[in-house]
Amino acid sequence: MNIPQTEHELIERAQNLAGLTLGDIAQQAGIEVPKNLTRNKGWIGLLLEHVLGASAGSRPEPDFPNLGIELKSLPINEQAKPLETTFVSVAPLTGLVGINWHNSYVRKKLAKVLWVPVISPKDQPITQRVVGTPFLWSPSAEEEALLAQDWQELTDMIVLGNVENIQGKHGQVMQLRPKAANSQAKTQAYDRHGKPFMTLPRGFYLKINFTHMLLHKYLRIN
DNA sequence: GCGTGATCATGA
DNA sequence: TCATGATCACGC
Repeated sequence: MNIPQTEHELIERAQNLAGLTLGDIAQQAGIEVPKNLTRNKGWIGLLLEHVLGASAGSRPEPDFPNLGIELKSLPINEQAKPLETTFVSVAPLTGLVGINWHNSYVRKKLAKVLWVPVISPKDQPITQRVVGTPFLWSPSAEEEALLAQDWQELTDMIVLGNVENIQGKHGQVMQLRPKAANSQAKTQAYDRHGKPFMTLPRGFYLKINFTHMLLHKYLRIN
């Protein structure tokens, strides 16, 4: 699919997916649907990227660079509750001098997001899952304050050399969790004495309560 | 290993 | 039951 030239074109394209099953969409795109996502965890996101015309690749930039828009698929149940946390970005564990919320990568990444809910009951075949109503979101002042607060708490811990003490329970709406091939993966960080050491790579994730709140706000449901 | 796309699966 | 910690695939 070609790249959408305007925000309107992208939204329109996304809205045209609403109500379609992933089977329909994949068939139109000539893409084979996996039986399950165990070995294809990012498949739905990649399918949506493809049909919406996101520029492919794993470069650290928005999915639609010309529009400054990030695409996120969001698995939900029939009551429109998110079923999973939402990965935002890898967390820098070094080079944090001079970084604050305002110039942070998380803020940039979440500045403008096209959310595409996918009704994804675990017991339902991938082909029969249905795309919900997509919506374009930018953080409100209140939402940004929540994100900023969590980002600051987590980043403070990293800077102070406490990254290994961070657990998923930290943060009200955003958390820091492993983001790696497996638990043996290593990346550099600093300990409490400022000495480098190797630790598990982490990523920022939006908690379910946050994305649930966004769904309520934009879809006026429940 | 890093960054993209995430969901799996088990312990509490 | 469900959130946390673990894991899967791919390009480079």
